Formats: sequence, structure tokens, C-alpha cells
Amino acid sequence: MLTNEPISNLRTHLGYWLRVVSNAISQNFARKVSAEGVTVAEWVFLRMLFDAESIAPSQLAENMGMTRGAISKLSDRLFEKSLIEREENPDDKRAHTLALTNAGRALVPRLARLADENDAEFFDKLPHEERLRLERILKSIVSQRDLKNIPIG
Amino acid sequence: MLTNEPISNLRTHLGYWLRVVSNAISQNFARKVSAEGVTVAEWVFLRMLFDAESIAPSQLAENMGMTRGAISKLSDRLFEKSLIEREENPDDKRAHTLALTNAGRALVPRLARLADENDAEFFDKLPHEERLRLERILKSIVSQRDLKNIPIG
DNA sequence: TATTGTTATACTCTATAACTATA
DNA sequence: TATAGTTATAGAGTATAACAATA
Repeated sequence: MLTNEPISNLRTHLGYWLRVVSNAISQNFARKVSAEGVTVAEWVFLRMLFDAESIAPSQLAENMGMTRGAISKLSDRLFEKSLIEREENPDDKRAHTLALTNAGRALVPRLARLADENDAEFFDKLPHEERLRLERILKSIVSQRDLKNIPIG
Repeated sequence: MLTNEPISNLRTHLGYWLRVVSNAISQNFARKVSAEGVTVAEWVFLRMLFDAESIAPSQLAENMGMTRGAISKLSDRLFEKSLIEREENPDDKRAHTLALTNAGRALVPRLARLADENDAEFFDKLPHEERLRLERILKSIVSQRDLKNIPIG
């Protein structure tokens, strides 16, 4: 007689619950930043430029875990919005670097505040101890799997 | 004298770490199921049909947190792949119900096994106690925020 | 030849809304 | 009229790869 192998339910996977929560947080954040006229990917892009001062598109692609093609489209949009500017590289005429405009630099703190608010909405009711546990568990998976890419979607 | 408000870093948000891990898990799973010719959304769709036996598209849209338009496109694809079939509703000629074909029914256990494998890859090295904590924390956020939609992307 | 960045194509999911047929 | 489902449009992300200019 054959054993009946149980077919696992969607809700039996931790990955499922992670996705439910993560997706809700990202969608909520996307709604917030859209009021400032940017997407989540654009927020990450701008936040990185804020620290880097000036950075090559290829380096940004590496840091954000996106292709150079995707970065190219993203920077086109941000350029259209006058949030970033391109600077030629005198040493290599193929290359250029990206930097925030004054408008871009002024926008980042507002977006950062929205990110803070968003995180608070989801995690402030969690006991402090639980927040630490969650952070520790997530970071342990990141380091165990050597995850590098910054997810946007 | 003005205080300098600190601009929060991307890595200061729990939502960021959640997104890193959740996205890695989903992308890994997407790669696995693509070997069986389906997407993550199609897996969820098929898994729900597996339990429901027969279900209206509008009900599926409700359960999956997708619009009826999105469900319509999804079911077109699954129909093309001969994984589902449409049944007319004799009581209401506007409506119809969806059900798995034999091929679709045979596929679900294979996809379920891939989902199990995927979860194991990310969480098996975590102590049992930690897995339970993670599940409890995530579910507490789901119930606190009353999250219903099943995220796909 | 190899590299930097752009562009093109195609696919998935999202959101909104117009549309058809039926109730 | 309201509802069930389809279709259209547009946007944002993914991936692959061809391409021009420069090294």
C-alpha cells in the first residue's frame, strides 16, 4: 500500500508569511513615497547617492542588485525629475558619475522620514525584545545565504 | 542653535531586512517553479484550485488579493498550458467556474515539494525555537494589521 | 578585444477603467 | 441598473542581449 504524501498548504511555509508581511510593508511605503513623486527603487537610488556624493551607474547597479540597463532607466527618470545630475569623467569618456541636485538632496530627508514612519506603523506595537529577535533572525539568514541584493519590488 | 536631525539609513529599517530576505526567497522559488513552466502567481492559483475543486474567478480574485482583470490574464495562461479548465454555470450564463485538469492536479504536488524545498533552504539552519518565534512574530503583524492579500511579486 | 552605458525586446504583476453579455 | 468576466492602457520591475563609443 502506498503512503499518501501530504500536499503542503500555502500557509505552512515561513516564506509565505514573510512575503505577506514584507509585501504589505513595501506597498504601504510605495504609497507614501508616491506622494513625493518617487518610487521605492528611486528612494533607494537617492538614498545611496546621498551617502556616496558621486557614484558611477555601474557601481550603483552593483550596490542595488540591478542590471546596468535598469539603472539607466531609473536615472533617466530621476534626471527628468531634476533630482540627479550627470557629471562627465575627464579620465574616461565612456563613463560618467551621478550626483544629487539640490532638489534631490532636499528630498532625501523627507523620504527618510516616511521610511521611519512606515517601519513604525508595522513594528512599533511589537515588544522591543521581539523586534530585536526579528532583526537578529533576518540578519542571520542574510549572512548565512550571503544575500547582497537590495530588493525593490 | 538647530539640532541636526539624523537621516535614517536604509539598513536601520526592519522593513528593509524583511524585504531582503523575502525577496531572495521569492526569487529562489520563482526560479524553481519556472523549471516546471509556471510562475509564483500560477502556483498560488493552482494550489487554491487544488483545495477548492471548483471556484469562480471572482472568488479567486478575492482570495488572492488580485483584481478580476489580473485573474483573467492568469487563467488565460493556465488554460493555454492545459492546467485548468472552464466550466459553464447553467444557472448564470455570465459566470463560470475554474477547475484543475488532470495535468494541473498532477502538477500541484510537484510544486508543493518545490515550495517545501525552498523553505527548507532558507530556514532549516535556523534553530527550531527561532523558526517558531519568527512565525509567531510575522503572524502577530498579519493579525494586528489585518493583512489579507496574498502577495505574489 | 573588453568595458561603459544605452537601447530594444519581452515578460510578469499592478492599477484603473472601459466594455460585453447577462441578470 | 448591477454584476461577471474580458479587454485595453499605462507604469514599474525583471532579464537578456544587441549596440555605440571609448579604452
